[in-house]
Amino acid sequence: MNSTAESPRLRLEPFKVACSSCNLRELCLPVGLSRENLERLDTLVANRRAIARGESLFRAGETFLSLYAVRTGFFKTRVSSEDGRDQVTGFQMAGELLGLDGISTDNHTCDAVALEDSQVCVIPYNQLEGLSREFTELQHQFHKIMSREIVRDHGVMLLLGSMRAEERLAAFLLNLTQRLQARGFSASSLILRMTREEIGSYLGLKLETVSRTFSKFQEEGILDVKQRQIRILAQEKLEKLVNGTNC
Amino acid sequence: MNSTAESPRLRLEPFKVACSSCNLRELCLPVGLSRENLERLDTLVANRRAIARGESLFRAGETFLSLYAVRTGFFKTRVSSEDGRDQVTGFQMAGELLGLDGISTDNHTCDAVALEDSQVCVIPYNQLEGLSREFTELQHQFHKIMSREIVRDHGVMLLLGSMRAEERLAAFLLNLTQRLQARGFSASSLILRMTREEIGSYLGLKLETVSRTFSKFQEEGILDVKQRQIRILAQEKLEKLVNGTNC
DNA sequence: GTCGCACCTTGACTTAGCTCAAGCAGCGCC
DNA sequence: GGCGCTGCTTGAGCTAAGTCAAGGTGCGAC
Repeated sequence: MNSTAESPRLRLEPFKVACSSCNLRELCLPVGLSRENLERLDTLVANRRAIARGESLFRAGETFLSLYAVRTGFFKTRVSSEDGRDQVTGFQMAGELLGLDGISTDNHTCDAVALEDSQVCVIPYNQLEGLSREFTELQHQFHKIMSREIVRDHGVMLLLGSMRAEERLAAFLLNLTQRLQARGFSASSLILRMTREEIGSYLGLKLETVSRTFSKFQEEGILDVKQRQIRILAQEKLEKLVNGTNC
Repeated sequence: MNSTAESPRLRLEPFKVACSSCNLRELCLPVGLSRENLERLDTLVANRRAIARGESLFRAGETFLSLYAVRTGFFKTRVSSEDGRDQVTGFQMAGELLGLDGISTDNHTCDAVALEDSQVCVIPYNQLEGLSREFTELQHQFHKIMSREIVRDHGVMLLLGSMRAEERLAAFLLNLTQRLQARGFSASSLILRMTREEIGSYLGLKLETVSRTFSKFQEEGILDVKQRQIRILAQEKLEKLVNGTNC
């Protein structure tokens, strides 16, 4: 959990990292890169940064210089409207990229906040552009990652635009477990890193509705909910909720 | 309106186009390109395709090969869930790119449907990758366009997740007029290209709610609504609706 | 240990937007 | 010129989710 407590060095000076020896390389930017090109990527992605729980990695309005790959930990991204309403736009875990929104205007347009003590790899954007002009696989993988974010966003729009509360929460849980499973975690048991309010913001619901829906799932034997510890008892029922024409 | 009726040739064989002489070049992919590089882009973007109103340019599941730039006309993009619910994810007008979602899996993930008779420029994706490895400005502009789409999607999430019906419709109208204005059209008068149902799908509302909200705006003297012809009488009130903490 | 705080749950009531239904408007077509 | 169709408007009643409020739970700090 609290990795900075175990290695306080992290806070003081960033240390060297290498994509080529990273166990996330099959999920992250380096997908599809040859051994040789991986080593060239190492020269670019040379620093890590530690972000304590509750701190932000970047904020809307700041100058955009780098992308960040989550190494360990968990983030949320959040956009705000002029009048202070805000909307959680995503939750990012190990191997996922942060900061793509900044390319459009050379300024970040959202806040990225660590939900637990976390580390990110710093990817200087202009260097990434340079290197991806040199080898196709990196360029292609980078484009895929951006495109995947667009596809994900469209999925969230579908959820926000047309699903009921139960369907939204079911979709959210299935999405989380699927991503956790891809990282070697259990498909049926998870610890939520975010509050009910943050889940609600992401799903377009109030925290009370999120809480009630968790309780309902528990009553129906779909979940075992103990605060943020969730066990999925009937995955098929969640899937049916998301797919089925149950109106 | 009906350009294919005026030039039936369009349907039969695509004809040559040139970015370098296109009046949309300051809004579209070529932004920032030098004269010389513009001419190289011409060799890539060599075909147009005409799409009749109601027809689709591509559909979810089809193999992704090209991006498309809207030359004339108007499109909607739409994602569908397994159970047939669908969600309009955007409306695209001249100079805007279609198909970015396809890069992630080499398959299109949404449908793009023409809302009026339209023409698009075909941009073969692998050639675009090739050319953008050769010149920085093209690469950079392409990345900006993808990033802008992500930022736009986040804005729609904010709208869907936290705004009331009136605020959603106000934001929608302001966004449309802003984009039309950038293309030389009036900022206060527009003809909607989509039905109430399509607007509703985009905004996460039912068509009746969209209709009622139009009527309400008319009663309040904010709009003059005659079917799809809209005149904005009090832009500042729309802006206030979108920004103001009016809860 | 217990105090304080942030987070979560649950109940009672309200409401924005949905559903269902009826009728109207515009327009292409024979 | 009337027919049929698609899209739009409006009304009446319903309901999912929001609001407000009260209490419970777990955990870190002193």
